[in-house]
Amino acid sequence: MINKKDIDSATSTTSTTSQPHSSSLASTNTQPTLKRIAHESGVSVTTISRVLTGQASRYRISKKTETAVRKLAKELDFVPNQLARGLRLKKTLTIGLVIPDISNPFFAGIAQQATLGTRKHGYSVILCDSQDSTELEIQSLGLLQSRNVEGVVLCPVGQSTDHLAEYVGGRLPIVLVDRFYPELPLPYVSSDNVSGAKQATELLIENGHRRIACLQGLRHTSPNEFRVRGYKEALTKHHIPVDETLIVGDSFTEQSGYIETKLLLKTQPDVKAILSLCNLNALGAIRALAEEKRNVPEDISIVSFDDPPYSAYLATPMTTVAQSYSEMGEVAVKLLFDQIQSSRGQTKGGILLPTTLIKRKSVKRLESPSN
Amino acid sequence: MINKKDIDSATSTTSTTSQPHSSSLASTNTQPTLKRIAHESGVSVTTISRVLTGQASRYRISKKTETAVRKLAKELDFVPNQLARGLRLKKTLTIGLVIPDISNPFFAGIAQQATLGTRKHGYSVILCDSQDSTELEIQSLGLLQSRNVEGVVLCPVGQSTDHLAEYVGGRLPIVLVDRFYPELPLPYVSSDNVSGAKQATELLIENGHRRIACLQGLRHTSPNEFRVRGYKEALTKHHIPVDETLIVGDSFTEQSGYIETKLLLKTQPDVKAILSLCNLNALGAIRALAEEKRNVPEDISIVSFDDPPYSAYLATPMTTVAQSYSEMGEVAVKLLFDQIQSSRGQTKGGILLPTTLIKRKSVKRLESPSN
DNA sequence: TCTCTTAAAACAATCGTTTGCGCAAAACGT
DNA sequence: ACGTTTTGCGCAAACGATTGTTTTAAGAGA
Repeated sequence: MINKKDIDSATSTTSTTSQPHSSSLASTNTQPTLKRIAHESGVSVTTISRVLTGQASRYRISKKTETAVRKLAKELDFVPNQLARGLRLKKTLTIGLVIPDISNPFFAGIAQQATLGTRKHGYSVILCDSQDSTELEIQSLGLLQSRNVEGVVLCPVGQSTDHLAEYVGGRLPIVLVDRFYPELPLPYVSSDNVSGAKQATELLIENGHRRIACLQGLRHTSPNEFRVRGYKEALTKHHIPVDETLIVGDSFTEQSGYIETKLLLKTQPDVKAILSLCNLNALGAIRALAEEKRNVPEDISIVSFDDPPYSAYLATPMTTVAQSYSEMGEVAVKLLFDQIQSSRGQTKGGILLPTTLIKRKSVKRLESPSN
Repeated sequence: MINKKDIDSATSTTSTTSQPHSSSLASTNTQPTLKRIAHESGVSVTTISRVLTGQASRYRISKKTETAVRKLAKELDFVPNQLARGLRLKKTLTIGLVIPDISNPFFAGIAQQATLGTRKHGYSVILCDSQDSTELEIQSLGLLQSRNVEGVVLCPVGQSTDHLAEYVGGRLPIVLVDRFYPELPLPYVSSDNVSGAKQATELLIENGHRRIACLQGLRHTSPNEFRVRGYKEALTKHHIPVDETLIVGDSFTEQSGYIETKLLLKTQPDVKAILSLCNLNALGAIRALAEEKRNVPEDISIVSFDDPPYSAYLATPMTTVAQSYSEMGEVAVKLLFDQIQSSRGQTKGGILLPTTLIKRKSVKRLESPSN
């Protein structure tokens, strides 16, 4: 074997002197390892590990050894290799975050809070952008598992649920954000979309509107379905018949908002109010209205979901239903760590965050109710 | 030892039948490992590894064994443990991404492209939000190293460079995005800020403006300094004296834009044009102008840096200097992988992406040049 | 002086992969 | 029938950290 004894005595004497061999150390290019510190200090890898993980007293390491090891570790800028650690401990201190589109301010906000919250727990996050593709979402989930993440925060693309069923058992802790599946018992955090939409609709009704169009987004996703439900509930509550031809659109995009609004203006000229279920739809609607020379709110009133930072600066400051995406990210992380830490089964339920109606200038009071 | 022979014959016979032992397998809760597959199939861990890494022919594994192993691996949904792999190979297929504020659409766009580009190389990204804090940035960099990332894309907070100096050698490949330090020889990708600002300023000049205020952002960061330089160059080129009292502001925030504009309107009533060096500043300026009942562009013209998606929908569609943040993210990743793959030293230079001036309606042509 | 306790630290196995080397059996040549 | 090559695959040592179990040395007691 190696003449460990030699190294041992040689280094232990020099290490007690105040002359650090930093010159020779600094030259080595790789990250220092326990083994390296062991060589330098003359004690075993085991001891180093125990000192550096705070188990010195539990294993009766002498004060002298402890301080010596600590000092050397600091000198060498030792940082434990998380790969090796994770392998041994089966704890990677990492979670996954899967987002349909990180460039969307709504999701970016969630991502930010999730990142920050995660760091507080000493964890890191691996980010995956699923590009609104279920296939990429599946791929991402697999990738995250191969990297041994301890949990994942997922904003699912939304329309297929099959690939998610396997996580119900709790094999890998997972929490859904924004979009979820009522029939799938996975924990989730979302906004109270029905209440939000209902409030927004009622605001329009209270201002004398009765012919209210609904510009919807991607169907069969929970946010869309619940918002439509809230819209209908408000109408029904105020004894206004639901007219299905006023519920149009099929995508959370600017383009969809534009096209549907154009069409609406032609086919339903008596519509004096629009409830937009997404900020991008609203942007499209604004473009269409401008083209058709309709003023907001004089000619037509709008209320939109989501409250992006520029809402107040639009041609007509927009009345919106704000979702607290920062809270959403925060709560999601909290829920996830509840699961990770108390490894007893998955939380079944979901959490619905309240929305807040922000009144600006895009709603006009109708003196004599139309229709 | 274990009676491997027994297992061997037992499993190899059943595995050739069409009856998969999936029932007993599916019940095990943990990820399958090479060892497990080895037990099930009766061949050694070594062989499995070789088959699954595509080295079958190189090591003369028989076709029969190969297909059997492949089949079993698929049945068990085997995914190699990236931790173990990374440890052994010293390749983690991971890069770090450090961003000052992921909720800022500009950075979110960069992050998206970086994520997507990275995935194309089969890599994942660990995301860190530095919250515009140098301390968090340092912490993040350390964390990423302990996780053995192979490189990092960094949007530095920007004002201190000391902690970055150690990366110059190329110990850990790194590329700077957006903000960089001319004196620090680290590769970077940024916009051609001086040219962009110059163009924008010249547009104003060509429209007859001579008293042009400059709403700047965080000083001593490269984007800000270069934009101011571009502004001055344009002025000088057209023989307009630079008036330092027209260069105001100190932060890339909405609030700064608001306050400085308010002040400006009071102290410099003859200013008829504003060059805003950041979209948030512009938003603040708009708010201030609205409060003071100044119309854009009738009373005052604005050109802003950055082209967020809503630019066209503002009260007055904004003329902007667009930076291609998607390209920025893309190029950054490309540069990083150049370094990672060809492990010969760091690229020294930087890349400046062209900006494009998008003309909308926020600039008014002055018939008789003021002043 | 010799045994027994206890303090202090080292051994060695382990986590899941990869890989240089080596070894058996089969195929081949004579 | 007996070397020799080829084929097919396994052994064991890494990678860097953690931890149950041992070992060593020193001090206490008789």
